[in-house]
Amino acid sequence: MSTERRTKVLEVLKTAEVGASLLVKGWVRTKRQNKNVAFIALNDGSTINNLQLVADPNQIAEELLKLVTTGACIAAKGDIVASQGSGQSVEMHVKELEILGEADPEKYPLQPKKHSLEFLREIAYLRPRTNTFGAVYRIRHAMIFAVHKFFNDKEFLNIHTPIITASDAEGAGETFRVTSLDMDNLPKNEEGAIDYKQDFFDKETNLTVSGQLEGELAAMALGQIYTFGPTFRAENSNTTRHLAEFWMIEPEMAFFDADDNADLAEEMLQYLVQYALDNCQDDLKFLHDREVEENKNKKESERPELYLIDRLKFVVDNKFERVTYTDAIDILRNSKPNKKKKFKYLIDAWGADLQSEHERYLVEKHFKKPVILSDYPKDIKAFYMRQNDDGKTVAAMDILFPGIGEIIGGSQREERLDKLEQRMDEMGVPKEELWWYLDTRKFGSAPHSGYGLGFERMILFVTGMTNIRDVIPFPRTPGNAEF
RNA sequence: UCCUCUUUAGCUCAGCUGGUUAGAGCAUCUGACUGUUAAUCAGAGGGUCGUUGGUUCGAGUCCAACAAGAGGAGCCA
Repeated sequence: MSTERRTKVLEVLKTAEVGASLLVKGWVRTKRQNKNVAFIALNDGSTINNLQLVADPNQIAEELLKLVTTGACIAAKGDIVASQGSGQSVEMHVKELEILGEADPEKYPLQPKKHSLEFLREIAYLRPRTNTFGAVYRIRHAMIFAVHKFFNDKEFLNIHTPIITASDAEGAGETFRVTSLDMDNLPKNEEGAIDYKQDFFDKETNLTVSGQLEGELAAMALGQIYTFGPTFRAENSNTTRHLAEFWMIEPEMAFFDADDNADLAEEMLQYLVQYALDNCQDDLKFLHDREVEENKNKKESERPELYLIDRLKFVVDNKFERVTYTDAIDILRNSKPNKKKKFKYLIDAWGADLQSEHERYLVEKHFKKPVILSDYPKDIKAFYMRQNDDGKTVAAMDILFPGIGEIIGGSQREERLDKLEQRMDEMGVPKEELWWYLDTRKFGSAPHSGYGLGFERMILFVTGMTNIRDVIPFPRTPGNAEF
């Protein structure tokens, strides 16, 4: 039986005709049994919905049914019939049953009951078998696909930028070292320092913290490109929105100015959310209902104003608020929490970096919608951002989402060689190491822009999950690289 | 890295000001039940109270260190 063609549960529930004889395979969620009938809820990951198998204990051997326990993998052959029960429209009357993999109910960690997300994190190798994580991973896949579709439809080229890089000058945080040297017996040079000339690449290398600089090179030839790859930051960050290994989408467009850049970013975010609404209805409904349930016992003031699906609809239906850093400072300075000294960091002067409490105020209290903040002071932003004519600000852009904070960071890039070199000197960025980057400003330089979208932060928003470790299958955080 | 909180059964938790046999719900197992929906009902098993050290006649309970986890901050996507 196990070699015959199986029908996926999704297909059975969507299209199977009553009367069809089919083979299904999957994992047992629950079994309810009495003398006359056994009900098995079967899930195979193709959908969040289970197929109900109905087995007659007089027809199926008792020792077989005994092994049908939560977590076991089984194959079942039978007829599709209209269900007598009310929880489902069709079910399968089992004629043949095969146990593919047993699961000792005394030891199997996943029980047919609610588990905390913290506990499931400890058994991340089994959590895809839960409704919540199944839904999250199916949505995650849909978003990966939608990212490629969005850019492909716009004739962007996907570029694979290197994962191992030699430049440490991107200024995007601490890096993980890549080496093939024997760590217990490091070669030394005449000065007594480690001799990287003997390392695999003849120099110090590390895992990429961003594909942007290489992406710019590609955009300076191909026009419109995007990267979608893993990114590594060795920061000791312990928060609900940081990972040491995460995925980032970085489009880079020749001839785009800062406004074009913001337009594209907004269009992309709305496209992705709309794609989820159109294609992940069952999973979103489950996560939506889960959120409603979770908030049932909370005080009204602590409940979200909108639940998941309504939040998603709100984002596609409303233009993002666009505001400059300078205007944002004015809003914050005159805000209630600032006047009443409720902010931990009070806003008094132009030039201060915005803390997350300020970003949250702007997004969640003042505008109550996604906000595109632009034109930050040059001193708090990266060297490659284009200097504005005022001499104080750069054409930077951050997109802030409710509940998440910064989801996108981007800018128009400095395409003028003299201005770029001047900023590198001022900020202590080694020009020698980035000679190739500077060369693009010598040979056919062009105005261009780009941004980076933190993929997992996007998934946080689309799924309504609140901890970034729950939207990537195997999270990498300080002190944690299990599985 | 800093601040706060948490750690008691497989899971989620209760255990008041230290006092002798450590509790509940769910899960598991056994039994009952002619179609269930995280089924229901009855019963049973299950714990060196995170680790180490200290205070005390006596520590799950108080103190210290360490560890793990969570939330917030910083760094950012």
